[in-house]
Amino acid sequence: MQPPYHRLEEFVPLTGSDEGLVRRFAASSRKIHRGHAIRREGDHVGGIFFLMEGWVASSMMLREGRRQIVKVHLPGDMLGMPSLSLSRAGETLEALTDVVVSVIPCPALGRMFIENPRLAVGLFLSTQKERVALMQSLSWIGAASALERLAAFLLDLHSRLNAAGLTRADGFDLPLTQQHLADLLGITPVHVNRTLKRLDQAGYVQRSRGRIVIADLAGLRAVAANAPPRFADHEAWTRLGSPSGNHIPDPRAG
Amino acid sequence: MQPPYHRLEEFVPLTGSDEGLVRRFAASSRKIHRGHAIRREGDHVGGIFFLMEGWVASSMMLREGRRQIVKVHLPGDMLGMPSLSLSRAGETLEALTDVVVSVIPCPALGRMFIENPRLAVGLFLSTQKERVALMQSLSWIGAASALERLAAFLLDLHSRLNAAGLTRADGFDLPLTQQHLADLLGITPVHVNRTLKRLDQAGYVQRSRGRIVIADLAGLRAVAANAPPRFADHEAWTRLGSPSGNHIPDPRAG
DNA sequence: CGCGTCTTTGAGTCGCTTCAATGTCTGTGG
DNA sequence: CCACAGACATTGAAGCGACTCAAAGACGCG
Repeated sequence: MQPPYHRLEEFVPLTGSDEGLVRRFAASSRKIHRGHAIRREGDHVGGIFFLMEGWVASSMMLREGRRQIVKVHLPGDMLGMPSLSLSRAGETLEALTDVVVSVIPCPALGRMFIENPRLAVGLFLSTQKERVALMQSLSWIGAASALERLAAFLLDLHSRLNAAGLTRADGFDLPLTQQHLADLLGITPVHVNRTLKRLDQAGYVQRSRGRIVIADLAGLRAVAANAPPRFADHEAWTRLGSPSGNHIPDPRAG
Repeated sequence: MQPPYHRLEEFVPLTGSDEGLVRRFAASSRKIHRGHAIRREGDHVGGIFFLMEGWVASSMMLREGRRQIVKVHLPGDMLGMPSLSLSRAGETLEALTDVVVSVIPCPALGRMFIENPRLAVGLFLSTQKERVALMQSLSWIGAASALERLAAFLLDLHSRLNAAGLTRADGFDLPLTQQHLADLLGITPVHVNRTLKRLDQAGYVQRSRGRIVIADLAGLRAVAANAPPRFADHEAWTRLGSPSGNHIPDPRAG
């Protein structure tokens, strides 16, 4: 199966040699079973992870029991990057399904900044996009009701799954328990259940054993009532002066 | 006055020529008066800003009226970076006091990735640190009470002001209205007031016309009950293989 | 079939919101 | 020097959304 590179080239065009570089990391891939941790808060930071298959939740613990899921990662995402700025990992990466990740060690990252500025810029912009996503989450959780948050999450998930080519018939399998959703949305599991029920009974979604079907996309958007940000794609890269990197010509120029 | 470079060299040692580069941007500085916007949601993204003096709030609008303040910036911070990944600015940058910012245009950023990988790595790690801060905020707002959030914010502010050398006698001027605090913490202005009153009457802080004094640091920490993350400083840089950039020797090696 | 995990539902409570009014400060002009 | 306006802070009372506690139902797995 073709590894999910759509996130890598969303801001920067990939050359053949770029792909070769990335493919080398894919060789060092690790499998982790559902429910297990890829890395825990406080663990040593040896690198970052590229998610090849499966879903991952990255979360932070608060006092006793309370935890906040910060992001649900899909195939193609880079995991554990924020912890690069910490002396010990600040987030727990939990496999929500069986997953395959490839490891990118720290020194390889450092080398990339010198040898391949193009990819470095891509990674940099990708991180900024993640920051925007975090700011969005913060806004929802800070200023929206439980119904709005849940609707917004389902919509976000749906669009990201589409981008990765992982939806079938406007529906998708949701491998999160209601406890997970609660930790993600900042509400209790009980209230997740009631809120899901409301969305279901109002005809916006249909649920059947872990599978979600968006029955009324426009209606759901009206509930969430937030315009998703428009990303810049390669436009951002050209805005930065298209730093081509190690003298490889821009493949888009020809 | 010495420009606040402490955030620039927190992860990467600055060489003399680095400082020269940065100082050139300082020349193109702009003054903005309190209450005015540096950049609005939807504006053209021409670059990023380096905050020389004053406080800035970056916020996102939700539906009519509701807004979420995502971060309060202090001197030394870089502003508006997330919007690099968007075709139009996704955040509003509002001056909370009279401020001075210098502009770093997009092409200059792109050039830096080629000509000065060292600074690029520093900026990259700095962005990861901001991401961790965002994840922290998300956790507080999602899983903590109003009292805990407020305590955590005041503590965070206090420690960042200390790092910038901007506190006097364990106190600081807080140029935020209670409306600002409300938009930041995700509660109503009315409840901000009641919560501040509780912190005051319990002896944790003292308030007097916009000035905050931390009266009981340990007590306030116990209320917030969150361990701040330990950042990696130059450790992260060495972990990445210390990419020195354009053949300038590592000043820390000698 | 039986066990554990997850989901669903009900009833009572609490934190925060909403609405509304009063109090306080600051700057401005007469 | 005082009167006034506007913005901000403070306080009260009532209501609602989400929480807590608790129990029963459904599913998946050995």
